[in-house]
Amino acid sequence: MAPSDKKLLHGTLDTLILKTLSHGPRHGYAVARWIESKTGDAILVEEGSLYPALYRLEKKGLLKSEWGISELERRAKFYRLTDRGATALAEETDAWLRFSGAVTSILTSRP
Amino acid sequence: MAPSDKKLLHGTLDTLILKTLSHGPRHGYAVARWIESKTGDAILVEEGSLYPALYRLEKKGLLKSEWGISELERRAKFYRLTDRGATALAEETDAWLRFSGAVTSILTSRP
DNA sequence: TCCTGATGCATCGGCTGTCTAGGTATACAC
DNA sequence: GTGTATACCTAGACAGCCGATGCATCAGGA
Repeated sequence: MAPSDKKLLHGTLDTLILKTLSHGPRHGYAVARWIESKTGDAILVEEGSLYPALYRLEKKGLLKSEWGISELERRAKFYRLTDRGATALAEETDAWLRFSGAVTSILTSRP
Repeated sequence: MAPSDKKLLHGTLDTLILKTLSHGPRHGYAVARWIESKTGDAILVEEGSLYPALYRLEKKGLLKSEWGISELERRAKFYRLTDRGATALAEETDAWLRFSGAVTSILTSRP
């Protein structure tokens, strides 16, 4: 495998987080692990990307947070989707499908 | 349509340019118009993104440029893919398909 | 006992890519 | 002459991501 086999997020992290939380509230660390496991590590979620994204989304009113206790009895901040977050998720999913479809269609086209 | 219907490139511009040039040499302006027309304007290529990208790719040795005359008899800089550019295109296309597939699979999954 | 690794939060600096906005110049139609 | 399309380029700003680092707790192994 090439040494530059980066797992870039390309601006999709916010949408992926919203989608993850649409399955129910989770704490930040669990969100990252869930995304990675669901993609078979095709996507890596660095903590330096994750926490700013969560903060960003909460600031926009798409998430709400609450301190609680994780499954492993540790202090953790749980996030849940707001109504506005659900709306944003639908819109962004739609935009992603159109965009990625367009890119894939070009990249896989034969001369 | 939402007013914030941005056509973001999400880091795919370099790959799209390489792909465009794999069909044969073109000048910059034509590359942008080709991408836009192929996607039915789902993707917009701003000139402030285009020219820095072309410069970037040439600096990396993935493109070679040469001044010439466009179909409309105007001075234009023509770009062609180098061998390294073709290799990079193959790698980046592969990376894109894996990445976008992973994202799409998450976003379209049902709880 | 000490050390490592996993869990869980957070921030900082720097880089890269994109956009906005401007500029230059030529050709052609009106 | 004036506008429109073609064709190039750059500067400035900003957002998102990454790497590094820091804090704290707990389990398990050497």
